[in-house]
Amino acid sequence: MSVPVPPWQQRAARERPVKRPLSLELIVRTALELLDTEGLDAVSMRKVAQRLGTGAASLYAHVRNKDELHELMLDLVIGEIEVPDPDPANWRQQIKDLVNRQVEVFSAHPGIAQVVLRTPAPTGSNALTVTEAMLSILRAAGLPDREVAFAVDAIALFATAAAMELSADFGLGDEQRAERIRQVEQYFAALPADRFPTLVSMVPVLSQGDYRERFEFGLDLLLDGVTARSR
Amino acid sequence: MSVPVPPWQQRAARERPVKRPLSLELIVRTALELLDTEGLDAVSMRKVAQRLGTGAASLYAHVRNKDELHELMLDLVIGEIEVPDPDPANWRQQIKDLVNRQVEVFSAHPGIAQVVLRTPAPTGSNALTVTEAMLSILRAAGLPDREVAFAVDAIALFATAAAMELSADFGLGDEQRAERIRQVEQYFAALPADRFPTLVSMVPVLSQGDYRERFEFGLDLLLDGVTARSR
DNA sequence: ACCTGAACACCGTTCAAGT
DNA sequence: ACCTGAACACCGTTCAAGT
Repeated sequence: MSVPVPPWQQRAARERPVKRPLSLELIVRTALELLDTEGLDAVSMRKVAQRLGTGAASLYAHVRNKDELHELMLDLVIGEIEVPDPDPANWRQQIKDLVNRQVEVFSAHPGIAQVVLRTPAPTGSNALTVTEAMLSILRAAGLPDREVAFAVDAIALFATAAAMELSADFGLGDEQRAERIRQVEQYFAALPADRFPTLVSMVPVLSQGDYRERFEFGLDLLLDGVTARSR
Repeated sequence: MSVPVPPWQQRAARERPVKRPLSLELIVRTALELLDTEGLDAVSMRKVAQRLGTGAASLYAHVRNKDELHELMLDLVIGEIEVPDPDPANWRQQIKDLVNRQVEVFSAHPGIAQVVLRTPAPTGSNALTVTEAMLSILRAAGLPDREVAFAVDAIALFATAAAMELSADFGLGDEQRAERIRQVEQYFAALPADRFPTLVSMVPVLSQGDYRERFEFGLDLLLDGVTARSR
C-alpha cells in the first residue's frame, strides 16, 4: 500500500532537476521541441540528450539511430493532420483540404518535410492513416485503381516538396525574406535581354503570388489532370 | 621564351603527386566526383580538400562555405541538361523531354536534388538558361503569363522532388531494392483490413510501375491541367 | 534491461602565420 | 592573394562498465 511521502523527500524531489525517466515517447517529443525551436539540423542525438539531462549514448537504448528518431518524429507530426471521412461527392475539395492541412502541419515543424523525401516510404501508423484517406477519397474521382495510386503518389510528392521549399527559409525574418525577393527581382531585371528574353519580360509576374497561391495553383493543375481522366 | 625542361626536373615532376594548383573550377569538379562516387553526405570540405592533397582551410580562399560549394556543384550539373529551341507547336512534348532530361541528369548525380530544395532560388547561369527555356516553351501553351510562371514553378518542383526520391536509395543494390519492395508489399497486405480497407484492397496496384512510369503520370497530370487552361 | 562516460572517427569554420 | 596547420566547437556511434 502507498504511504505519504515525508516532507524532506518531497523537497529533495522538487529541488532535483525535472528528470523524468527516459522513454521512447519522451525522447521523440523532446526532439520535436528542438525541431520547432531550432530546426532539423539542431536535432542531434547529443542535443536531444542534453535536453533530457543525459548523454547521447543513453538514447540508443530506445532508438536504433538518428534516422529512426527522425522518422518517429515525422510520424508524430503526421499524426497532427486531421483526416476527414470520405464524401464521394466532394472528393476534390476533400483532397485539397487534406493536402493543405498537410502542408500547414509540415510548415509548423520546419525541416520535417526533408525526412519524408529521405525515407523510402513512410510506414508509420499515422502515415498509413493519411495514405488510406487520400486513396479512399481519390477513388471517388472514378479513375482506375492503378491511376488512383499513381495520382496519390504525385499529389503527396508535390505537397511534400512544397512544404520543404516553404520551410527552406526558416530562421529568416519577414523583412529579410522581402529584401531577398526584391534583390532577386532586381537581378532578373538586369539580366541580358538577348540571352534571357522571356525571363526578363516576365519579371513583373515572376514574384507575384505567395507560396500559398503558387501551391494552390499547382495542386489545381494536378486535380484538373485527375478530372480529365475521370469516368 | 621557353626552354626545354631538363630531364631531372621532368622526373621530379612526375614523381610528385599530381597536384594542380587550386582553382574554383578544380574544387567544384573534384566535389562532383566525390558526389558521384560516394553521395552528397561525403562531399565535406575536408574530403574534397583531401582529394586535392590539401587541407579544408585552403578551400575557403575560393568558396565562401559548404553551401556555396553545393550550389556551384548544382549549377555545373544543371549545365548538363540539354535545352531545345522552342517549337510552339510541340510545347507539350518539349516540356516533357526537358523535364525528363532534368530528372535523368539529377539522378546521375545522386543527392544533388536536395540542394535545389534547400537553395532559395537557383540563380546560377545554367539554372537561368533552363528556366528561360521552360518559360518560353510553356508560353506557347497560351496561358496568361502569370499562370505560365506558376506552372513552371509547379513542374520544376515536382521534377526536383521526383529526382530526390529517385536518388534516396542511392547505395542500395538492385536485389536489395526489390527485396524491400517485396517486404513493404507484404507488410501492407497484412495490415488490418478494417482500419485500412482501401490500402489493403489496393495492394496489388500500389507497387505497380517503376519510378519512371509514376513520374511520367504525374507530369501528365500537370500538363493536362495546363492544357485545360489553354487558350 | 537500461543507463553512463569515455573514446573513436569524423564534421565546418576561423585564425594567425607563412609565402 | 593564396595557402597552411592547428585549434575550436561540434557531430554519430560504439563499447566496456555499471545498476
